[in-house]
Amino acid sequence: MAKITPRASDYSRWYLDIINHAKLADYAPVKGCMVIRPNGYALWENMQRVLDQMFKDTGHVNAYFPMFIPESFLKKEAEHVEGFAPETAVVTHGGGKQLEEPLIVRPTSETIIWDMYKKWIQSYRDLPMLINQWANVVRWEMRTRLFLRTTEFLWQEGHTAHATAEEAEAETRQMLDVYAHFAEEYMAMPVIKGRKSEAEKFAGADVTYCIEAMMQDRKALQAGTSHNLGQNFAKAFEVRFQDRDGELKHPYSTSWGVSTRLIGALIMAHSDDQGLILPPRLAPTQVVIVPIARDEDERASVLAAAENIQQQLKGVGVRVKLDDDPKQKPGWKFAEYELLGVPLRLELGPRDVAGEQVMVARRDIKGKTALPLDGLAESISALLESVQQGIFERARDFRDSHIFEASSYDELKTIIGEEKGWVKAFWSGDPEDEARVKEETKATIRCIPFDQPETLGSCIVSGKPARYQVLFAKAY
RNA sequence: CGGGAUGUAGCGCAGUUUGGUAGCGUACCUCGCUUGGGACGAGGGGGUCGCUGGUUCAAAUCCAGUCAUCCCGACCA
Repeated sequence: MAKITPRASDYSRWYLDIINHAKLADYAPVKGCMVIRPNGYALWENMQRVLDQMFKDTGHVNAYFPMFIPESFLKKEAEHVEGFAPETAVVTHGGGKQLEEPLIVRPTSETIIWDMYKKWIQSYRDLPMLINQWANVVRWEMRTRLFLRTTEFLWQEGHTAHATAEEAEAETRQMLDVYAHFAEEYMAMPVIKGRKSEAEKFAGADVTYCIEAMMQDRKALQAGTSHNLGQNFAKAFEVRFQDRDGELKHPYSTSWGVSTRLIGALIMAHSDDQGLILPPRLAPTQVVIVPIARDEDERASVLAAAENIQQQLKGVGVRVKLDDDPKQKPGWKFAEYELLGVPLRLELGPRDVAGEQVMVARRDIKGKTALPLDGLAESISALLESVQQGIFERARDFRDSHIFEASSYDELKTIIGEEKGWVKAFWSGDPEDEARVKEETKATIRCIPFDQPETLGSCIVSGKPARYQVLFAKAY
């Protein structure tokens, strides 16, 4: 079995080796595109299932809009077209004939959805409109990386319309909270909630909120975004509703999304040189049972005990796999399931059966311990929670110990230059100061955290009075 | 899209300088023996050497073009 490139020696190769060895994805014949393999797709399905329920619990419904968008639609919102035009794929022919109007393959669906909202929204009684769609989108990127940035990717995009600015703002913040909750409680990935600077926000939005996570190479990854679009799209698509007071008004809108990029985030947040490490709440297989036997008699009794355990665990809702493949030896299976990131491995041999116990190995920490078969379902459930907590805390401690408060621009340059981590510092709010940091250090303002100190100092770049404390970092 | 590197069996690589008809490890198949951290022995199958064209009696090897991937930049979720 080929070895995974150590994370410390080449982070990029480590990341790609994990994807390759864990069979999460493969390169497609088309530049920048990937095939999400069953192991990767199972992860996505689990993410989808959890998020979809969260969306429904907050009142949203699913729909599906076409992937082809008339070129003219994109042009209706000035900033939006400016942001997306360079990275769109355009269909010019269909059925062997040139099309009268080229079709854009959606990079995002604001325009086609708002064209429909125009038909569906007439009265305040039609609001709020709370629609989500699960879809693929295409953005013609120059440089791609599996999961993190591919030409085509899968995501969900929520598009809502509201009667008031306050409602739209509340929705935008609510969905950011949903994403943060999902990232932390399910992906076990700590995130910082904040607002994007004008330079970093979504093209067409008034305000963009985001959650930012730190990867193990200390770079930042935007894991989810939620936009308050104001009345921009309503105006561009001439959508109006008659309010209670009889006045015609433009509704306020939001959009929010997370993508298969989250799979990349999950890999980079937790995994090690042995392979993937998956949080139990999202792991397609939470527990694997590896039976050990030397002859047929032993095998019969061990398998019977293993099946018993499997049934017990299934009974309490644990996703458990019994690997009774006689062609592979236990040692091989140990290594294999570590590579696949299965949170808990149970080793069951004749000695264990005799002693009414099972050996359990956690994926997140070294070592094995014996657990009595009596009450196993409860102890395994507790252990899964413990792994979930353990990897979250490890990621949080890692992040917290790699965020540095810098008080001088030189200090910022050193921290960023030596790739020590993120820099927390004061910023004037002036785009010129922000641009200078990006120009000179390659670091960008990842977000203006919601969490702001009581008092602000002076801008780390210009020395002007600061408006915010922000996070600077190199980003994916 | 610029600079650098790499494309040879599923995976990891050698062979390219100096052209002579392709090899190693691993994985795979068969049999035996094995099973508590990626066992061992014997036998076996698998590659139009990224692709296209050119030079040559002869090309993995030389030349041109092209595609893809990785790293570093510019652009982005």
